[in-house]
Amino acid sequence: MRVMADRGYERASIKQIASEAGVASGIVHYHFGSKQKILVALVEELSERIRGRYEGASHYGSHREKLFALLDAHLALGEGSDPQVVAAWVAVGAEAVGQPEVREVYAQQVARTVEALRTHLAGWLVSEGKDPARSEPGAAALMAAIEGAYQLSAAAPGVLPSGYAAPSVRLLATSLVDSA
Amino acid sequence: MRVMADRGYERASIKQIASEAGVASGIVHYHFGSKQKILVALVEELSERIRGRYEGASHYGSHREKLFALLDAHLALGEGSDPQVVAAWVAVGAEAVGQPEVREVYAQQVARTVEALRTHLAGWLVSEGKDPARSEPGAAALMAAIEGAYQLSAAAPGVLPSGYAAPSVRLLATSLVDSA
Amino acid sequence: MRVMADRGYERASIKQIASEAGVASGIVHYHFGSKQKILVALVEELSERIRGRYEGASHYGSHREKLFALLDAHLALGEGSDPQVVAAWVAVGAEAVGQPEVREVYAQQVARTVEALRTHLAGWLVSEGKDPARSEPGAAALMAAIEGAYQLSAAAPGVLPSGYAAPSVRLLATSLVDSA
Amino acid sequence: MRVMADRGYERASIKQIASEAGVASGIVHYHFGSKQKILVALVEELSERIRGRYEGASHYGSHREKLFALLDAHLALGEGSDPQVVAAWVAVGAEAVGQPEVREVYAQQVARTVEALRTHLAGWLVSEGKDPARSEPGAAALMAAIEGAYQLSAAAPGVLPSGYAAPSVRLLATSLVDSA
DNA sequence: AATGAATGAGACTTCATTCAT
DNA sequence: AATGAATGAAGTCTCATTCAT
Repeated sequence: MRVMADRGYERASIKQIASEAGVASGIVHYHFGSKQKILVALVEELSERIRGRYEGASHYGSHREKLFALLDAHLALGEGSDPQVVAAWVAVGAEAVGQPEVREVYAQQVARTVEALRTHLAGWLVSEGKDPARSEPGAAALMAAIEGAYQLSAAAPGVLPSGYAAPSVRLLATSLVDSA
Repeated sequence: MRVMADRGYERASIKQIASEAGVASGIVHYHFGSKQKILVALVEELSERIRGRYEGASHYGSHREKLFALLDAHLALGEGSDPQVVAAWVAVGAEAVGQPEVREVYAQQVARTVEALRTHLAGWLVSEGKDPARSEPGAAALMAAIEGAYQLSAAAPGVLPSGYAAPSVRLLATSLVDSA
Repeated sequence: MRVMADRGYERASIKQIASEAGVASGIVHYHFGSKQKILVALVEELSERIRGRYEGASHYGSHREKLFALLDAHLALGEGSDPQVVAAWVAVGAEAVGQPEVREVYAQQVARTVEALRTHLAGWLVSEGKDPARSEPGAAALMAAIEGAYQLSAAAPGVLPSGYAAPSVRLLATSLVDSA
Repeated sequence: MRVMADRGYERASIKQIASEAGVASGIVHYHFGSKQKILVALVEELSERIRGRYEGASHYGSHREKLFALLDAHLALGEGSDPQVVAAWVAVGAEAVGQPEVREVYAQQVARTVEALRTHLAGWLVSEGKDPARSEPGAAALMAAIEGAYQLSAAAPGVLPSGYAAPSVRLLATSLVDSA
C-alpha cells in the first residue's frame, strides 16, 4: 500500500515493495503470484479498512447518524484517517479502468457502499416523513462525490481546501433530505 | 487520446500511439519531445474540448441555466459525449497523482471549473434571494461529484445505471439551492 | 522421470518434481543434492530399465535371437514399453550435449549397448559362415538408428508410422547379415 | 546458431546471442519477437543449409548416387560440413519434443527428407530389378540412423569413431538393396 | 527425514529515447 | 519532416538452492 500510494501501480516495482517490506523480491511472487494479485489483495485490504472504520462507529443511532458515519468513514481527515489509504484507493481506481480482475473487486466495494448510502438516505427521508424516491439518484451522487473527493485530494491538492470534503458532502446529504 | 483512453498512460506505448496515428515512432518524439509531454498536451486538448462543449451551449441564459449547461458539458451522455474523453480524463487524473508537470495542468483545469461552478451557483442563489455562502462548499462538492462520476463510469461501469450522472448531479445542485 | 519426460530438463522445476512425488521441494535437494544429480540418477534409472527389459528376455537363444531381443528391448512398442521412458531418454540425450557429467553416464550406456550390438551381430555373421568385419560399422549404424527412432518418435510423431521402428531396424540387421 | 549449438536452447540467453552478433539485446526482440521465434527461424535456416548442400551435389546421376549424395549432405564430415550445424540441429530436435511450434517445422524437414530417401531408395531398387516394397521401412530406418548419428556425435562423442557415420549409413543402404 | 519460506541471480521482454539516413 | 533500426535500462517473473524449524 505504501509503495502504490506513493508511486501508483505501474511505477511501483516489485523490488520497491519487497524492500519496503524488508524482504527479497522473490518472496513477493512466492506469496502473491503476480503483481496484479498484489493489487487485488490491496483492494480487499482497503475495502476492509474502510468497512472497519465505518463499523467501528455506526452500530447505533438514527439513519441520519449512520449516513454521516459512513461519509466520515470515507472522508474525514480527522482521527484514524490516512492519506496513503486515499492515494492507494485512487491508484486502485485508475487500474480498475483497464484490468478486469481489479475492476471486479473495485466495483464490488463501490456497489456495497452505494447500497449502504441508499439505505441510510432512504431511512432518513422516511423518518422525516418524506418520499424516499430520490434516495437512488442521491446515493449515486454521494458515491460519486466521495470518489471524486478522493481523486481531487490526491491529484489536485490545494485546489479544494483540505478538510472540505467531509463537510461539503454532508451538506449535499442534508440538502437532499431538506429539499425533498 | 484513443490509446491512452484504452490502455492508460503507462501501458500506452509510443509505438501504439504512432501506429494509431499512421506514422512511425520516431516522429512522435520529434514533435513532442517526450512521452510525458504527450500527456500534458492531452490534458490541454481535453480541457479544450470540455470548455468547447460548455461554451458552445452557455453564452446566454440565467445562472441556473449556465450551471446546468456546465454540468451537462461534463456529464451528459447525450450528443457530443465521448466515452473515450472520459476514460482519457481518468487516465490523466491518475497520472496527476504522481507527476507534478501533469498535476499542474490538471489542477488548473479543475480550478477553472470549480470557479465557474461557484460563480453560477452563487449567482443562482442570489437570484433566488438566498445567501450565497454555501456556493463555496457546494461548488467543491459538485466538482467532486463530476470527477467521481467520470471515475465510476470508467472503473465501475454498471454499478450506477448509465445516464444517471447528469440528472443525479443536477439534483444535487437543485437541492443545494432549494434548501438554502 | 515423468516431469522431465513431459517438460524437458530445464523446464522441469524441482517444485514440480517434488509435487509429482507428493513431497515438499526441500526434501528433493536433501536427497539429491542438486538438480543435475537428479538428471544423472535418471540416466542410471533409465539404463537400468532398458537393461532390465533386455535381460528379462535374452538369456538363451542364438546370436540372432539375442540381437533381436536387444533391439526389441529398446524399440518395441509392445508390452512393457513406455513412451515416457522414450521422452525421458531424449531429454537426457539433449542435456548430454552440454553437461559433461551427464554426457559421461549417457555415453557409458551407449557404449555398453554398442558393444552388445557388435557382439551379437558378429556372432550372427560368424554363425552364418560370414566375415564379421562389418559388425563394427553395422553396430554403429544400428545404435544410431535406435537413438534416432527415439528422437523421431518424441519430436516428430506421425512422420514415421508408429510401430515402424522395431521392424525397420530388424530389417536393417537382417540386411546387414544377408548381404555380407 | 553458434550460441544454441554451444549451449542448447534453454541455456542460450538472448544477451549471449546479441553479444555474439555484436548488437544490443533489445534489437534481437525487435527483429524476432520472441526467443521461440529465433528457434523457429533457426530450424528454417538449418533446413535450408542441408537442402543447399544436397542440391549443390545431386542434380544428376543415378538414384543410387542421389541417395548417397543425400546421405552425405547430412552426414559427411568432409568438406562443407559443420559440427555446429549438427549440434544446433540436435538442440532443435530436443526442443521439438516440447514446443509444438518448433515441432511443426522440425517435422516438416524430417518428412521432406524421408520422402527423398524413399524416392531414391525405391528408384535404386527398381533399377536393380528388385521389389521396391522395402523402400518405406528402409527410408524410415535410414532417417532414424541419420538423426541418431547427429545425436550420438553431439552427445556421446568418442563412442563411435568420428567419420563413421557416413560410411556406416551407406553400408545400411547398400545392404538394404543388395539383400532385397 | 521433512517442510516451505526466503534468497538472489538471471531470464525474457518491453519500451522511451536516440540517431543515421 | 519522417523513418525505423538500434540501444540499454528496467520491469516482472522463475527457480535452484539454502536454512530455520
